[in-house]
Amino acid sequence: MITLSEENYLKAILSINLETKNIVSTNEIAGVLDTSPASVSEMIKKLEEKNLVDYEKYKGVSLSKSGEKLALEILRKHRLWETFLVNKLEFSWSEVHDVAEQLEHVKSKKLTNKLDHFLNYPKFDPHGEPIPSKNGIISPTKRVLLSEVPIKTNGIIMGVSTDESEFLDYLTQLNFKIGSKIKILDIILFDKSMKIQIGDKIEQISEEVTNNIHIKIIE
Amino acid sequence: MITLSEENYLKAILSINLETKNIVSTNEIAGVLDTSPASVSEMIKKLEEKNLVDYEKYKGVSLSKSGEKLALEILRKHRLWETFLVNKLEFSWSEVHDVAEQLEHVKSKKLTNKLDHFLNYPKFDPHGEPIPSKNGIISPTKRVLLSEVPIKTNGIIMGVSTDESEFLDYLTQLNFKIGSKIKILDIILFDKSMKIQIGDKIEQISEEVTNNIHIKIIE
DNA sequence: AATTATATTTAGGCATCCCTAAATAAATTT
DNA sequence: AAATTTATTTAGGGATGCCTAAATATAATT
Repeated sequence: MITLSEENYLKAILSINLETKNIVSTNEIAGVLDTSPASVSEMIKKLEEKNLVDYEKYKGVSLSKSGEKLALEILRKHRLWETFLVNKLEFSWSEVHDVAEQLEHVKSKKLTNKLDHFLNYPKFDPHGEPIPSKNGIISPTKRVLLSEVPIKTNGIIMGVSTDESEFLDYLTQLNFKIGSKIKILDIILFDKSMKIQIGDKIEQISEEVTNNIHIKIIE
Repeated sequence: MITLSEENYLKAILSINLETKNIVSTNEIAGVLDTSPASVSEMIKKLEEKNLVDYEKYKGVSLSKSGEKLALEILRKHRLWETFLVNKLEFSWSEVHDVAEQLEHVKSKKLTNKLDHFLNYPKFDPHGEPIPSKNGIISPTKRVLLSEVPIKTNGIIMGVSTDESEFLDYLTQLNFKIGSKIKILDIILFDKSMKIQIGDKIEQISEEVTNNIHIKIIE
């Protein structure tokens, strides 16, 4: 049986993996989990005994096959719960993390898969992060800032980089949602504001806004 | 902060309270939690220090005001989650308990209340047990076995006392659900089988069945 | 009332997961 | 390359929550 603490270590290693490289240092893990490097050393040894990580003293840690599988399951649950909280319970984006952090540790494959079905098999969570599939496949989306793409780009809104409520309210007003398809019709050279097609509407938005919206380029 | 173990102890005491009397013995708690009486003694002392229980050595334990409040919150969460699993995720009655046992420990008042709203403020869980309100009020429903009520009784199906899948399947076939309104039209003296009106239909069911269905008498 | 049986508590130990301080290895400067 | 700084591990200890065995209190029997 895997403990709650062990799950958090695996998750931490995976998240460092996804951000940067494959081999992770004790210090980095301690940083993510807000614990001491000594505690990390200790725990890593336990995880190695359980064959969840590969480890060489003083060299660093990486997830084993089965460790990665477990970590992806936890990440999957986290992101499915976040989606549930936002889409079904009407939580706002900024409120969901702490609750999802608890829900992700509930152990029941059936629950995870039924939740996935109930949510209609979402590919992305409310922050635009990809949700690992049942088989642990995670689509490595290349997200870019809306402000960085050229004219005529087609894209899907994937997330935002601020939780300021004025900003989120403005997006709601514009009907900009995760998954919304948009097209850049024009970019004004003077102030880098953009003319965006969303649904049937055309909106003009400033660089301050485009700077905080992440999109996935399609086609 | 209250730990997971402490929550389970409070819940166990409450559940014994609801079944029987107010003062609970160490042995009973050990029985419910499947742990040793020695461990219970130890834990009770911790709970007393936190003013969650009243306790006199060798005499027994009872919940304090704040202990009862907490226990009711946990019970509320447990039953709301069970309702969610059955009504929204299409779990069957017999599958929900273990999962709800985990979900009940997720700490977020907002989550509990939003879930309550999402489920449309249910009064009873899928087993027909009352769900404590936000303020900790739990309606003490007097449930009786269907087999024990007289002819012409009107009632609402509140739950069952077995999880055998053949039985549950049969109920599904009869369209007997939690909350279904039924009327006892006739009782056959010979074998105590009953003629029951449910919706527009009339069904004949044996004593083996009526013995496992709990109803709330109405009117 | 004295004995026996049962319930409860105390004592001593174990596993988990955290900590700080000290020791050691690796990386960086000089 | 030697010295210094930084990263990592080991050592020793604390809190939680469990255990078994022994001691003690309460309840039941005779």
